[in-house]
Amino acid sequence: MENSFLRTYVSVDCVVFGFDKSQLNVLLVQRNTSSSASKSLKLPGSLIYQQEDADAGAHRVLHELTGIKKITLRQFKSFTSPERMSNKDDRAWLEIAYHNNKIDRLITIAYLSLCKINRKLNIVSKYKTVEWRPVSQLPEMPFDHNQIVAEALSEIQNWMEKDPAILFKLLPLKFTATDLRHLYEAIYREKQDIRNFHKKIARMEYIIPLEEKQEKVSHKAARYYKFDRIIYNKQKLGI
Amino acid sequence: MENSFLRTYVSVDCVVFGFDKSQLNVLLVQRNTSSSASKSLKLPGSLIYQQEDADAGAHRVLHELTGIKKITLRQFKSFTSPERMSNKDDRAWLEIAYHNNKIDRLITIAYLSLCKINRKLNIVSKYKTVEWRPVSQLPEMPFDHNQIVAEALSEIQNWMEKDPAILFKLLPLKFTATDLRHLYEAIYREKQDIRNFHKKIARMEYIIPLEEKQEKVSHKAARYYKFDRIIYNKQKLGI
DNA sequence: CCAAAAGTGTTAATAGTACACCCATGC
DNA sequence: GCATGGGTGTACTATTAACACTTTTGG
Repeated sequence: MENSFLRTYVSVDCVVFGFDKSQLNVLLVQRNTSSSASKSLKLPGSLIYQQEDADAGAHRVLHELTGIKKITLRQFKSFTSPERMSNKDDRAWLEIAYHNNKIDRLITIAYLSLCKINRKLNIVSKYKTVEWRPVSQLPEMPFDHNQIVAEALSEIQNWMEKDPAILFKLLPLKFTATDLRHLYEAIYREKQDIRNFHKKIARMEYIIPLEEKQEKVSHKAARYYKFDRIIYNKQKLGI
Repeated sequence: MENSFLRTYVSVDCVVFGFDKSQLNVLLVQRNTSSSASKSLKLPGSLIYQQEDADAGAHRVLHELTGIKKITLRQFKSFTSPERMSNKDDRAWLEIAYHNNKIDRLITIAYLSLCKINRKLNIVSKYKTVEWRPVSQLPEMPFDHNQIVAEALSEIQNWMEKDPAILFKLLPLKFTATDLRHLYEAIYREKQDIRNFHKKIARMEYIIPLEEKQEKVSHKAARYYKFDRIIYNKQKLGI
């Protein structure tokens, strides 16, 4: 083997989005560092096992965190720069975390996933905490995790165009038109006209208006809607 | 290091499309096998070097093949299944090609690229030949290269929606409306209405009709068009 | 004159965009 | 009764889709 060829470790890192009122949030974990220090929050991830592929690794990481077995996820990019582990603290943490003498190089395959934000999460033993952070107020994270989140934010738009149903992974079973609109606005980062948005919802036959309305709000009560996957799948096949 | 974590090699493989009359073609290389044997054609690729990232590796591979230094490319997916090197011949070839005793696992990062099909190509020393094959008549290839091409074919549609200018990387400097339409049809795998397509071209201000026409054709001579990148870039920024 | 491919226009349906006022509720 | 957010309609524009005949050229 020529020395100039790369021999390395491969990890998966997961950008899990949640949605709360009007903002996208990312699920971060606190790594166990001896140093009380900075950059203790990071994306959940793991080296991948010998016998699994990257998809399986990402499923494993997310299953541990959320308890969901068949969570929706999407591989979106590999991050391979030799510079991504240039930080000394990051390298030191890696060696401890993985009981390894030395890792020459680490590339990661980044995944995007979605989770209802008030879902109860497991605190996986290897992390101190698991917490949601709004995308507008992310801490400085180790490796290139900030860049990974930034690219995930643009990737989620592509995903939505391919499969609008993913929106409803971020909303409760019953949601108002305003909830849905705020989610659109968060993903596309631009205001939507309220009236036009109602028309758009009306055109989507898989968004079913319910009789149920908000209660105990100090203004006109908003109607609830639900997502109907059966109608959605029929339409998708129909095209 | 726990044994269950993956330690592996990382390669890049490039799906280079070319366009000829009415079909997409893929650039394949012939690997040097001692066995005269089957599956000698494969995607051009390489393990990546220690000091380069995957993008740089893909650029290197494509520069060697095409001579183009700043070739347009797009990372589109990683292929990581442990099964992808399950074939014994493939493993044997790897060990020879890379003077390596044993490769436990090999993942690859797949790239998409585009090249005018009549461009003169280098025969890189490590390959016997370099040749274009229509996507409809691909040979059985080693590893998961057939699957990689299949996914590249669907990815090129996404790319085009993001950046229609890539079409013109596949056409000569001067092309007819019919050339362009056939390219669309090859990428989207569906016929385009001729009249509607002319209207579409007319709306795109960066496709400039020329005075020049076909010569010596035994039917009405078609007008040539050219792509104007300056207008294209202006429009793209303008939105 | 004929074969072969180029080129051209209209209509209808749909989707997008811009825009301002009244409605229901709790306090 | 007032503050708060919910909900509605119209007119204009752009885009898409369906569809058939005439033109030019070489042989």
